[in-house]
This record gives sequence, structure tokens and C-alpha cells, in this order.
Amino acid sequence: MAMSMQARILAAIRKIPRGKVATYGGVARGAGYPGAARQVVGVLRRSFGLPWHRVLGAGGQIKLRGDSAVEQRLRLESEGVSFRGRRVDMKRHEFRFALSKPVRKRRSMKART
DNA sequence: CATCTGACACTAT
DNA sequence: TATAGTGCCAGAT
Repeated sequence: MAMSMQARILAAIRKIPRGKVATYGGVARGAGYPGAARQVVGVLRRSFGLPWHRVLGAGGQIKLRGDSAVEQRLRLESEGVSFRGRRVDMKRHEFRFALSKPVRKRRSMKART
């Protein structure tokens, strides 16, 4: 089945368990799209009912601003996620996605190699 | 097709 | 630790 990029990213985000976190880039890789961190942002922004607070910037940084940033931190702490300064202790809470081969965009039949 | 945009990543300074 | 530049990707204009 040819899942859309958004579907794969959504699935990846939903796999992050309570007390664990992942980075935008990590989610992208876990979904099979290394380098598509910005697409992860898009999905998080346009979707609801996701464990959005478990997705952070590289190094465990909260990339939201204002109240949202505060809410994210509170939600994480309530799940038992510990911080080291402004960053989440990734060493202990980063969720590792199962290794998956990158999803290559199919080139047109005609233009094939 | 050219640009712009975004809750980014990485490197250099 | 903070900022700036560049690379990145797909969707919108």
C-alpha cells in the first residue's frame, strides 16, 4: 500500500510512547523520509489528537514559543520526562524508531534511469 | 516555473 | 550558549 508521506509521519508520531520523546528529524527518519523534518512540523501543525508534546528540536530543545512552550514542558514533565536545563535529557528519553528503508519518490516510467 | 514558508538540522563562528 | 548561513522538503501562491 502506498501510504502518503503524511500518513507515515502521523504513524511515526503516534508510536512515541508516554515518557519518551523524539526529534523532528528523528520522526522524519523513522517515517522513512530522512531530511524531512519540516514536513513533520507541517503535520503537527495541521493535525489534532497527536502526542505533539513528545516531538522536539535537535538536542531535545523545545522549539515552540510562549505559552505553548510552557505547556509542552509541563506535559512532558507530567509524563516523567526529565530536563537538563532547557533541554530534555535525550540520553534517557529519546525514542528509537525501528530502522526503516527511506521511501524513495518514484521517478516517472519514461524518465527511469 | 520562480518564490516563499515553516514548532527544522547542521556547521561555523 | 547564541546567532548566522546553508541545506533540506513539500505544499501554497
